[in-house]
Amino acid sequence: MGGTVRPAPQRGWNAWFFCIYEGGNDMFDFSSEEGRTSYRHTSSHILAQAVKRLWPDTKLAIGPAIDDGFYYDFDRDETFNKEDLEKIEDMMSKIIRENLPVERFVLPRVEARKMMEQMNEPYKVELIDDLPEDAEISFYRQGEFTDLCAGPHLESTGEVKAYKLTMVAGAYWRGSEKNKMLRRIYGTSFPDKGLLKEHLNRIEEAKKRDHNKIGRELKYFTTAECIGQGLPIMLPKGTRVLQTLIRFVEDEEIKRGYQYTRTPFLAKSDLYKISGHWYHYRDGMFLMGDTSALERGDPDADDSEIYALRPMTCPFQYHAYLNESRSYRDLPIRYAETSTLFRNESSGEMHGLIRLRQFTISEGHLICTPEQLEPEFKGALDLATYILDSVGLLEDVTYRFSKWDINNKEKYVGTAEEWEAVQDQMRRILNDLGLNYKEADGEAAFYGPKLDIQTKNVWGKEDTLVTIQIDFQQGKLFGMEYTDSDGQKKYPYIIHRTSIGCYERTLALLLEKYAGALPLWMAPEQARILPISDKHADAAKVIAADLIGKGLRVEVDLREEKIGKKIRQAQIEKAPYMLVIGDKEVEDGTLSVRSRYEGDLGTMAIDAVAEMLLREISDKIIHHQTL
RNA sequence: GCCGAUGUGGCUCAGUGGUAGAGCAAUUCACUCGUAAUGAAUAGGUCGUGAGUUCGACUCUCACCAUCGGCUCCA
Repeated sequence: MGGTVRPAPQRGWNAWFFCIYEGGNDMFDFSSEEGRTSYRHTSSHILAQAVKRLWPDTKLAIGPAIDDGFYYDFDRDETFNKEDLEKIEDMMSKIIRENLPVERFVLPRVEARKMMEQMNEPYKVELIDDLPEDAEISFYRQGEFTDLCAGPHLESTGEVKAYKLTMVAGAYWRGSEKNKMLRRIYGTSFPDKGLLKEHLNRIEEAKKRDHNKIGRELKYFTTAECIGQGLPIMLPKGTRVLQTLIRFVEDEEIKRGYQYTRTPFLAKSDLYKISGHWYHYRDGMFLMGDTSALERGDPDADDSEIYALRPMTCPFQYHAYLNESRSYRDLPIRYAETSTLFRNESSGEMHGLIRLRQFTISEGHLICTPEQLEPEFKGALDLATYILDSVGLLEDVTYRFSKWDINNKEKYVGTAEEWEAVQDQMRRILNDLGLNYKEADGEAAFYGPKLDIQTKNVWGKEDTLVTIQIDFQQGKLFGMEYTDSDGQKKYPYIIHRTSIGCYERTLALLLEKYAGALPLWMAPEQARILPISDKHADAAKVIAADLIGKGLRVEVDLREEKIGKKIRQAQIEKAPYMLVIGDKEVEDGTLSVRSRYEGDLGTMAIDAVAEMLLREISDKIIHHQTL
């Protein structure tokens, strides 16, 4: 650290520390990516050191820094329970108090391997064996603990000021379910206790917005054990929102030149054999009929009478195209469908309304010539952007360019040349759009690369909201020719796309974003009329009928309760507007208006109330709502 | 599917090897009420399901189902 002057210590995000990495030391603060990574990386080494001190037989796997903290994977027969975590935390505190200096050193491959063998760390040996020829093999040592690690790290264990182990989970070695399941301990760390506490509080607050909790409490949906996992019952409130969203999306798509289809929910295996689903996606499908031969793996079995519920709409809509001979003059054809899909997800994967076995997607396929590919792709993205902006989710999304995995060719249809060519083409389009995206290998669909619009739920877990995919395979597989201007038969490109994604998932994310208080235009109940006493019930019913006639979603609270109680309940149930009616209002033909955001707005004429609400709805005004 | 946690009336939660309570909600009665909870009474649970251990299980064991978190997978 030759001659670097150490500034005065700072606290919080500006806390600085030196980090040791390849090539020397440098100073970073916690607000920098490098600073945070070093901080959490050293935290994970302290965790591993503590575990090794407590249970020396435990084998080490990997322990990186992640977005909000760090984890370390261990191979150990017993699970880590609550008491174990407490013991580990105590030992970590001790290691921090020991203020052990961290030291980096490099070994030639043979010696590195020998050292890890001597330390009886088979996972580390495997990691070394898989490092590229020319890689520098570095280790970090703190006290008696040495770990194979690329770094960077803090200068000393004493730099870690505040940390917390948050949970234990199973995780496959190297992320493959074919490998042994290891035991992963997650934690997080910060330069002071205040920041840690703030972070933990933020997580607690976020969980209060969990759609799975709020959506059930507010009666959007429910589930029943005897129906099954991933099969929610949408209650009237949830259904009203879905209906609102579906109408909005369908109307917008029709404006943009889409034609709607209604295709079957199931088909014979023959169809899926052509599309490739039978070979690339069968595990994800619900099959019907005699599947016993299939299960035995009998290659000569007759599976022509096996039906399957559709996991995707594509091959069905292709048959709409195939209904007549097509010319280049017909293209582009834009098919859309509000499509129910069925996927046999593994039992551990279902989550609220976010991962389901039956769901509804704003499906669509754009069938076009090579020249039309770019404008159609851009049009699809523009539509999705418009829709997501309208519901308020656009500000939360990131873009992912999902490519195939060249090392896993058997998962995909088509040749390497075709994949590389179409991916290059897609990259050009994305760059041309100036989209800020990150590339992801191995995330493509089996038939082509995708642009995924990603968002995060309250647990911080990323999910795909919308996807736009280029397919250069299925046109050919299905014989979807068109006659070009030169009289030649050609195969079209197909863009698979959604505009709002899966309606149930979008609803889930909306509930979380707005903590259950949806913007007026989407709210299942837009106003609740609250009579002061039952003397005003009849007038309330007449007004409700009037407002409902004007297109508003209105309910009346006719219970014999005090107005304070009715208001409290309407607030809790997230009614956007409360319309109080008593003697005064009946006499004047007015309503006393209360907004759940702004409180009492005073008395207004009934028509003025309707007009105000209708304007807020047509403008799709979004209130940013806290809990 | 794998690892771990959880499962008590509609909801939130107490509880103990000797066949269960509270608050909210519901129902009834009284009050006819002016911007976040009126009072009283009543009713409601084979303690997720099924086996097993036990004289006896909601409580112990096992299996299954569902919910939650993570892994894998994915819209």
